[in-house]
Amino acid sequence: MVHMNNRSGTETKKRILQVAAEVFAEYGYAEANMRLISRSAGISVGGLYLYFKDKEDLYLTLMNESLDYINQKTRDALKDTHDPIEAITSLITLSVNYAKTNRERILLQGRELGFSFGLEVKKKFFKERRRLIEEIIRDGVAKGVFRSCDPAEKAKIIFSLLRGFVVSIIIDDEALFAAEECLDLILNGLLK
Amino acid sequence: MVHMNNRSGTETKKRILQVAAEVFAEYGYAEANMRLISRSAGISVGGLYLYFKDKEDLYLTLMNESLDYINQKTRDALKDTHDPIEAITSLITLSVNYAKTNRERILLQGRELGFSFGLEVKKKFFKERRRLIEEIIRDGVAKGVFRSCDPAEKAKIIFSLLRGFVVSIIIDDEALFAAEECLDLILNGLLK
DNA sequence: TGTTCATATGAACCATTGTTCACATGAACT
DNA sequence: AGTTCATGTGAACAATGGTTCATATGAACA
Repeated sequence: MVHMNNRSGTETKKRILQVAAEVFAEYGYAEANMRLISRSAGISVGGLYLYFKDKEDLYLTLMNESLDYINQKTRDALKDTHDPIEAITSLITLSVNYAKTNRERILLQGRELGFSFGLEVKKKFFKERRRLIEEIIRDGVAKGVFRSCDPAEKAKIIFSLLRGFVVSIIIDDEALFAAEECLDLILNGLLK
Repeated sequence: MVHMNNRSGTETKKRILQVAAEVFAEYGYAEANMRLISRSAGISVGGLYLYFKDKEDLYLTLMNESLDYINQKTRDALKDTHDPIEAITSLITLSVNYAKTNRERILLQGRELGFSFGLEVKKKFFKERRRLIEEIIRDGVAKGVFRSCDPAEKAKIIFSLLRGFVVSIIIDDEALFAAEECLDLILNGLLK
């Protein structure tokens, strides 16, 4: 069942990416092996290397794809939002919902934490998300909606909260919380 | 048997554990190999297997040791604290400081997230920590210090916050926050 | 029809690694 | 002295896995 033209090539590449995402998500990078990926994609091992330089290349392609996707979604969600409360609500809700409904993508980038390669790309992504939160808080303070505070520091905390949520998706469902409860805590605090 | 080299034996075991903690922390479980551990401990590969059944046994011994240690520290810190604000302050401060000053131990248990073995032990540990936070909040609500809320849900959120902090220790120093700022957010929220 | 080349194959290569085992050592005890 | 046994050695085994390469196929085109 082999077609030998360009069309077939890109189709195959897509199939490989799709299957690889599943395998990496289930086994993690180290445990995933090229034979399994090739078999699942209905291609030979050697065939993989026609489309990707090596295992690392395959993984990084997937990860960049994921990060781009969520960046785009976030931009869309916050596009016309100028109210700080609404903005922070959108961001938290979007993040929580994305993580819940895209477990595979989350596993892909979060399964192994201490990766050497790919870490820089991820870090840049994280930094951008912190900056986004910081802007919202800074705006809220400027508009007199939020208390006066250090936006950068508070942004790190809210970012950590979402980071923790993502980890819970990976290893510990029981610790997952609802977006509304989270917003209530962030906005109002525990005190009476 | 009270035979001679008993002394030497326990010393060696201690040395192996110490070195293994470093190696696992640096390379993660999958990437760490028994030859490196043995070499660093100044013992032969075969020697390792006199003290530990296998690689997994060695790793689990270390992890249990770590979890026991932090459990003990937490109990000590909260022993005579009956004021909810003081309690939550102690817990957050302790968690943040422990993570900062025991990076190696954090790496040990957090480097690879999706482990099959060891996951149950960790989950039990996490559950206990959530329960601890929940109790503090419940107490705070009962005493009229905290607003009326769902303590279990709010506990998950604070737990996630600390979980995120731990991840930042592992991969992303820039996202680390100060305990006081964190407490300020948890207690007072962002709103004016 | 014959040539070309993108696409595809999978056995083989090579390095790595957890684990075992036959064997060594030396202190304690008889 | 000799025996015992905890402690220690490292070559060898077996399994795994990333990568390469000689080889094949067939669609497109001359």
